[in-house]
Amino acid sequence: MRGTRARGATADEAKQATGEACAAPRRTRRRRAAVTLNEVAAGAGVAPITVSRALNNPASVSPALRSRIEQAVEQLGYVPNRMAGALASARTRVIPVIVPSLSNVVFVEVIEGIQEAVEAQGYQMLLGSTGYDLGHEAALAATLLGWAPPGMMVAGLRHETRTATLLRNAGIPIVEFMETGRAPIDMNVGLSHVRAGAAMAEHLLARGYRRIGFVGLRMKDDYRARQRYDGLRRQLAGKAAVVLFDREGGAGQGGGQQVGWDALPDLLAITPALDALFFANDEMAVGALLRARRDGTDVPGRIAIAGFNGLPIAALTTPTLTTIVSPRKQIGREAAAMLLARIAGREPTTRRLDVGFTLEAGGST
Amino acid sequence: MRGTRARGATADEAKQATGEACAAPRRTRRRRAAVTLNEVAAGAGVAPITVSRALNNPASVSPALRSRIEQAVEQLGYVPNRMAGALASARTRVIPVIVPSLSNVVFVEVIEGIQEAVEAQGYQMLLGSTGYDLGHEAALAATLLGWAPPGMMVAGLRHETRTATLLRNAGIPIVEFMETGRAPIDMNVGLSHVRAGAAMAEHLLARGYRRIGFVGLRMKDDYRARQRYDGLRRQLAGKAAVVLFDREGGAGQGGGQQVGWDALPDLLAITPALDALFFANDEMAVGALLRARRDGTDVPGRIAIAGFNGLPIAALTTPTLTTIVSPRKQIGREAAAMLLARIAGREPTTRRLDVGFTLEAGGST
DNA sequence: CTGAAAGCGCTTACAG
DNA sequence: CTGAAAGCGCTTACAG
Repeated sequence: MRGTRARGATADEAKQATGEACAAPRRTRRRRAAVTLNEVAAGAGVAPITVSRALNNPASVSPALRSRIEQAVEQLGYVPNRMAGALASARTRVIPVIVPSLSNVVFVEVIEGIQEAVEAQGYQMLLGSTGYDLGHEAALAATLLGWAPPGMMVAGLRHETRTATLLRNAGIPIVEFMETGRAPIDMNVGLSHVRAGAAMAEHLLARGYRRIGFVGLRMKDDYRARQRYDGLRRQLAGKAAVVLFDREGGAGQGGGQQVGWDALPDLLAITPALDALFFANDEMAVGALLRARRDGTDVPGRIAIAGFNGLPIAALTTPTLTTIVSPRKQIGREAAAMLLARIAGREPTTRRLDVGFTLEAGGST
Repeated sequence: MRGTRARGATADEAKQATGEACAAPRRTRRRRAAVTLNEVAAGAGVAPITVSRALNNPASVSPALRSRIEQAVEQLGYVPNRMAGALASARTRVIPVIVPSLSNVVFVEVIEGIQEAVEAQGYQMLLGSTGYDLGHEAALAATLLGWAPPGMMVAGLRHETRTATLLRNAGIPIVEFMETGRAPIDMNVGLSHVRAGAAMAEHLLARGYRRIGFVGLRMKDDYRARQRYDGLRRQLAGKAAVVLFDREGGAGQGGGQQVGWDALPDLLAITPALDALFFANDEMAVGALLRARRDGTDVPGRIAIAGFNGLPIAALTTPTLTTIVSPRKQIGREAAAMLLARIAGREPTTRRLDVGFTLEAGGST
């Protein structure tokens, strides 16, 4: 019933929009912002559904109508209303991605991998950043689900219970990316940060270091750094002394460098017996390396320095920085591939992928 | 008419969803994905519109009903469908932001500034990256406008004609951020890259350099770097020799460092008379500085090195790097503030803001 | 290949 | 403070 009435009204409107004289008062509730599909249909002299088909599945419309419709679209400057389409079809081409921070290059690289893969399939990425706050993460997940996405990606395997419940009950494929370890909500791509820490322990032991410090930045928030520390500590148990330093400060892009710069002389003064420092990330390690360079501190003679992530700059310092390379862009691409497969109704090769890591031994250890 | 029918149907559905026995066959077209506002209304024993009010403007509903509704929302796990809300109200809380790249920390910092400001007002940022391709930018702008956003932000003042037309005709506030210079579509926040280049010219002249090279990376795409070069060249005219080097490669995060690292020995070998190099950004300059350190090249004795952006690492190298600091986070915040003011129907203090820059003279020149 | 009808899940505008 | 009606701009499901 409403269909009939509504169509009558919109047909009139379409005539107005396409320029036909019409003195009937407008019945719309508010200002008309944009050209609609009905107006295009009127312009092309076809039914709205035909315009819809011509746009979404051109092959299903005869060439003659198709070209008339394309012309009307062009002439009227029609831009489809995504909200209406999404509401009617119960489908969106938007994939939300939740990360803890954009200040950390690591997440940005994963995001780039995701974006490339997702855009190639005609999807759009909706980015949310939690600021390492799991409460904020929960709120963000709820809001983003309101966009009825076909799938969702979230960094990490640790969430508040309500977040996990919400995502599990959303009935869409979910990928948790960054680390492996515990059971995922649905799918998982990442690497074992515990094993990465253990690998660094083995490396430092092999090079003869026995009094080792781990330097973290706001470890309370960064549980992946805690996992690396755990791996280091367990692997060194009984073979070398380990001490944890948890530093503050250094917000924003490149902030970690300043923290490493400040930390080096502090730690050497307080615990002069240290012979090696494993920094939670390369930024901090590079900051320490630059500080050693300025102060004339011998690396690795006085103190060995290692980092984590495998940023390009690790290969450019003197000495080069020992680090663990994580395949970040690959994580993004694989995570997106898994999700897109499931969205398309296919089963991905695997639902849990460990992308591994590589220890690059440099001159700094 | 339709309203009556539809409401009859949905009332039945609501009863089913809330658990009342009902054998009538479902009339819906497809699977029911989520709890709807109608179901919450039925659960709380009120009209749907009252639920809508309780959610969007709690003060307009009596405390008694409000708490009954809140309880129903909680119990049913209701998540509002943003698409339906947006379609009905012709308003979205999503603000699209278009940048050329996420690999460049500079854009990421601007984005962070935007996100903070925008989230504080209850808006969500929808991020699009063009890969420095203005054709892609046009497509992205069109798609994003389909979400009927209340405003939009785009990096840069240069776009294809169709992009500018599309944005101008969208009837929403637009902020172009990053550089100042030409007339904006609507509002503009940034700094003059031409003047920044000229400022560096003055600095290098004052320090006695007379044979100066500008090193860019894919200058064809990076017109802001070209503006800095133009400013440098014009300011040096008649006072010093200038030469432009346009390098390739170095994609992705930190890629610029490798380019600077590779460039330094090349340039010194080919044009040994050079006495100063102004790199298009700090990443490249740091790469060159690290190369000089490894090769034992004296900076600034043999060659002076300067960068642009004012990244934190510029203060940590030995010697410290001369650079131009751009207030990136401020650009993001100011741009967002302007846009939000206009969205709220207020007039911002100004529609065109030059945030300026600061030249930090370091030991590298 | 084309179309008339119905509906997606909300909010606006009008009443009371 | 609360509600019945109508509509936002599309797509699905059913016909022909």
